This record gives sequence, C-alpha cells and structure tokens, in this order.
Amino acid sequence: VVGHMKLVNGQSIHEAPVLDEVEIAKARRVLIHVQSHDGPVMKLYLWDQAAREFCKKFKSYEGTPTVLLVTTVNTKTLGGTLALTSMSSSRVFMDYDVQPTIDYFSWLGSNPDIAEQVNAEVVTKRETMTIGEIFSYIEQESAKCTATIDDVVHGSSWYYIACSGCHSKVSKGPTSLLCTNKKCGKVNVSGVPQYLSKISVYDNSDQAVFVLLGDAGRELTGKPASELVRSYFEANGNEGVNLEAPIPEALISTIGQKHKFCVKVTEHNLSGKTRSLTVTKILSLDTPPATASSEDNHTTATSEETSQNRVDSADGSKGACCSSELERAKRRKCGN
DNA sequence: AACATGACCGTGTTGCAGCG
DNA sequence: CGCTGCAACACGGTCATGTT
Repeated sequence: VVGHMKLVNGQSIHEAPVLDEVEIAKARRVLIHVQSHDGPVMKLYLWDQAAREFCKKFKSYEGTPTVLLVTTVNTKTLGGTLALTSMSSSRVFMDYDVQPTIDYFSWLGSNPDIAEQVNAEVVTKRETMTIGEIFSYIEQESAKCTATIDDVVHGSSWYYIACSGCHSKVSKGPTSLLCTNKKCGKVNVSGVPQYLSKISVYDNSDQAVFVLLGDAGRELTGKPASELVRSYFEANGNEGVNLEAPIPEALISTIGQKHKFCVKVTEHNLSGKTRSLTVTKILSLDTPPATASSEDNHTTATSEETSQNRVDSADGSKGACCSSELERAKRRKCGN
C-alpha cells in the first residue's frame, strides 16, 4: 500500500509529529491515518518490527516525510471502515526510498489540493478526546440537514396511541389501555394519539425516509396528532372511533415543503436494514415555501424560537417552550 | 522470500436467568 | 427488585497455508 500520511498517532503530519519510541515500544504499535491518492482515509496499524522500522525511518528524514509505502498488510474492517495492519514480513518505505514512493511523491506534488485536504472522518474519528469534547460531541448527537418532503409513506399508520403519562405505546387491555413502559405501567382511560409518521424526503444527492415522532410531527404540521385525530372523528360524527384515522390533510400538505431537519442517529438506524432516521426537531428555513396551513404566519419565522412559539399557540395544551436539554432528559428517562 | 487470504483463538461485551 | 454469574456473540489480533 502506498499513500500519504495524514496523522501519526493522532498528530497531524503538518505539525511535524514527535514519536515517543518508549511509548510506541510499550504500545507495540503505531497508528497512521493514511490516504491513497484521493481514496478514503484508512487506519494503518504498524506492529512491533514494522513500528520500529517506521520510527527509525521517520526520524531519519530531515523534514517530515509524507509518503508511506508498506508491504504485506492485512485488511480488516474495523467499525465499518477499512483498516490495515502490518505483519511480520511487512516492510516500510518513505518519500525517496524506492521508485513507487518517488512516483507517489511526485504525483502528490502535482496534486497539492489532495495533500492539504482535511478529511472530516479523520478529524471526527480521533482516538482520544477531552471530557469537554465528549460532552460537546454528545450535544451534537443530532445532525441537521435540509431536505424537501416528497411524500408521506402510506401503508403504515401515521400515529400511535400513547400513554397519557409517559407517551410510551399503550396496549389494549380488556377494559382499558395499559402502558407498555414497565417503569410507568399506567392504566389509561383513553390514550393520546402521537405522531409516528414516515415521510419520504430528498435533497440534492439522496433520498431517505424520516420518522417523525410526537414533537417533531407537531412542529411540522403545527398541530398535535391528538387534535387531528379528534377533529377527524368529530367531523365523521364519531363513527368508527375504534378504526384508524386516515392521514390528515395537515400532513399531506407538507409534501413539497422544504425544512431543516434535526435527525438523530441511533443504533437502530446504524444496524443497516432500516434506512430511516428519526427526526427530533424541525427548524424553519429563512425562505419557507408557501404552506397550506392557514393560520401560519411565516414572515418572521426564521429562528427556532419563533417556530416553537407558533407551535405553542396552536397547541396550547402543553408548555413546550422548555429547554431542549430538559426535553431530552425527559425523553431519555421515559424511553429506558 | 514475499505476498494474499482466511481460519482460528482469545477477549470483551451484552443479554438473560437464577438467586438472594 | 437488584445483583451476580454464565453463555453467546462479536470483534480484534495472530497465525497458518497456499500462491506468485
């Protein structure tokens, strides 16, 4: 494998990494983030003999070497990303050692943009973080993206009946509704409809299915699911209250709208099969497209704040203006 | 000899059951 | 109800074997 080094034991190659040979001897290995041409950045583990050889050569250079060639490496997939490990017979070459490294070095010289490219993955997948960084990373657990809704997924219900206490799903008992959340265990006289809607969205490059849950659904339509369900059955003279309400106009009319979605990636999303992401929050865009909701006043709705307030006025039943921290904490408590 | 591939083994983690 | 121990599983790391 030949490529240019990005990080050596977590230190950027541009900052002339200092190798502690004692430390490396103790750890028995060196970790190098290496990129071959414009391919993905790979983790390259050099063990024992190869690590020692690497150290020796790395230090022997006047300046910091950038090109690395390692023979006979094992390929491994570590946490989904490609990783390489050295073997007993692995040999290490750099910059002007052999013809292939010389060739690569000159190629790199004529493609300086690739050499300087900062790959997000290298930065985010660091081995060590400070406690503060971990906290801030946790804070950022939800990613934001802007996408356009192109459909509401049919074939599955757009809401579920939740416990009035904790918003977990309720199961139908003989005479009442039982909360499935063991820690809650509340017996409900009547459940509260909550959003669980799948919407199909797209942006410039991809298409995906987002799952809207309670609060996010209300943020999108401006109305709580309970109100939409109630008004449907009221309009139909309470006929078939035990049946399911169809997808309401308020939800259908969001098709074509463009929003900034905060999505949360959970282990469920990462397990592969389901390519759906859970939406935790919906932010208004600066220039929201025309919406079908009549009472909406979007002229000043540029910030999260105003969007929240608008929702509250429509809802009224719940003081949802509490900090997102508190919301998250509550949800976590309930979920477990 | 150097290389490529994959099998195997040990360790860490997680889920479940049983017991206090 | 909570804790502990066990088992299953996944993953990382090493080693063996076949090929060039």
